[in-house]
Amino acid sequence: MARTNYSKIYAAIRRIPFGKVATYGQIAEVAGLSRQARLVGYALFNQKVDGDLPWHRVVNAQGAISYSPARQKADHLQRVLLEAEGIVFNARGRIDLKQYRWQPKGRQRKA
DNA sequence: CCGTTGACGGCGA
DNA sequence: ATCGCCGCCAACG
Repeated sequence: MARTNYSKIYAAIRRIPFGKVATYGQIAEVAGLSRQARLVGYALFNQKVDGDLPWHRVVNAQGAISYSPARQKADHLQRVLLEAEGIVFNARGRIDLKQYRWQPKGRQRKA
């Protein structure tokens, strides 16, 4: 067990349903890392074995894609993948979290 | 072992 | 609403 909590992070990301997105803070919260959204990003940076890992469904709290020098060109790829799931981007490159944000169990906001 | 950086978030001005 | 600073933990040099 003394493994990193990254396993939980990956597990949380895998829980994101199709056509929905989650913020780093959300993933961190679900993974039990409440305020450590940075760890989530770092975990994804370590992420080499994707496949079942929908990393593209992870965006920042602003509803926008987090750019990084480590990804440079892959940033656009994320947008493409999200659009392929039916998610629409604004002119600002942001999405409507109210509509696409994934709500973990117990997190459902009242209708 | 110490200092700095980093796929972020929240609060203040 | 935008810009900037601090904080949290882990990894890197």
